[in-house]
Amino acid sequence: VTAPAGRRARLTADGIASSALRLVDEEGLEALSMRRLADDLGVGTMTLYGYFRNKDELLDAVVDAATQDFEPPARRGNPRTRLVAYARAAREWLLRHPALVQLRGREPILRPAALRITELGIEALLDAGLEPAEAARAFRVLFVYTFGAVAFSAAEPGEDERRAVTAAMRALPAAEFPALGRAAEGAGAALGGAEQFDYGVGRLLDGFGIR
Amino acid sequence: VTAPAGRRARLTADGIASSALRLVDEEGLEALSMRRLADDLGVGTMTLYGYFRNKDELLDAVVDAATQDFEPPARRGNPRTRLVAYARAAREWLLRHPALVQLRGREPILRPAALRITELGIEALLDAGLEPAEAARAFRVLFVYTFGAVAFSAAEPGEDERRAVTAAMRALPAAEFPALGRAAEGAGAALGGAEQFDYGVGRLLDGFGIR
DNA sequence: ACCTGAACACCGTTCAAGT
DNA sequence: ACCTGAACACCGTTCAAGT
Repeated sequence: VTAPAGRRARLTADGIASSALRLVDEEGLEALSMRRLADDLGVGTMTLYGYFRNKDELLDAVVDAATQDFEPPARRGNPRTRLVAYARAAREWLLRHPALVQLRGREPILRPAALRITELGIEALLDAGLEPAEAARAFRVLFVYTFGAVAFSAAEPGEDERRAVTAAMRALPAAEFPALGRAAEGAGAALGGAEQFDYGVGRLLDGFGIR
Repeated sequence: VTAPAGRRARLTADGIASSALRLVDEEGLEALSMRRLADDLGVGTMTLYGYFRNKDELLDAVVDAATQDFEPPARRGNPRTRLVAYARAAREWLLRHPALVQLRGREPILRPAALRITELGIEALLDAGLEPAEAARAFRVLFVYTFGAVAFSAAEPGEDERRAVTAAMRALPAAEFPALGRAAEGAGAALGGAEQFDYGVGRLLDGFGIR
């Protein structure tokens, strides 16, 4: 990854990709257009097409650039501790690059940097004593849960937001929504955040029989 | 929901929304533009703005229309059986309307039709003996897992695709990827589909202590 | 009241042309 | 070799105007 230091530095595919990643991290995936990115780089729009066949190919390179940024947890402690650390590291990585969860969905997981992340997870599951076939299944469940948590939950909901959800559920007609009424108190806490994520990881590891 | 029967039927917000839902189900979310939808309805683009303030408001109505289509499972059997049926029903509902998982993410769950679906899930978790606070947490985990599975897994991967993944992982250098090599066989099966989804639901229910 | 064309500020990408 | 403006076929939305 070369730094695009000077304003008129020679362009490279990697440099363009990391500029695109920065744009996407700061302003969201929808802010990234070929025209906007070229403008930011001080270059004509069509120049980018000398480095990437089209926008999809640029997005692949953005995914690759973001994947470099995964921080593998220490390979210390018992397997359960390692798996919890691994899941947290994956969540934090995705929170740093939320566009990743929007760009995955079609993409498979077969790019080299991603495979190294997968290797770490499966390794920990095998060390925990799972049979290889079950380790594969368990890994995929953890993967889906982690991506889902980032895509469909608030990263760290504020107190106000939690209280608003609890209040809204308490205000529901009790005849029609008895269960929601009883769970209103807990719904605020369950909204999102690291604690709720850890709860899910814990229940999954329990379910896998990993103590 | 009124049927937009004749080609020149009087427009209604509901009718427009269900036309938009049909378009999105058949051709994907990216096929839905105000211009294309208006064309399909045989009407000027700007006519739509008489029914919806903007595209976001139309998308809200599309979500509402799709939400009507959830098929609640029978309230029969023991709580575990009911929860499995509930999770499967939710997955199948999302598979019928994949745009829902793309449109969720920002939206909260506080619309009336969605609340009725949530009520059913929390009810089953309370019936299974969970404390209200844990039922709220468990529900959110199931929600995240189900949405994640539809968003980040193939609905029903073909034999070819499964075999290709197994082959790709077996071909990896064993020195660098020992765990992936051992799990290659299982990775094909874990790719996606109903069975893999059920495996995850089962482990979660085990983790919740629901037998 | 209900509908709409023109216009504006955007897209991704092809093509032919510049240095 | 490397870069690019013009053009084409699209967007969402504002505005002023039609019936």
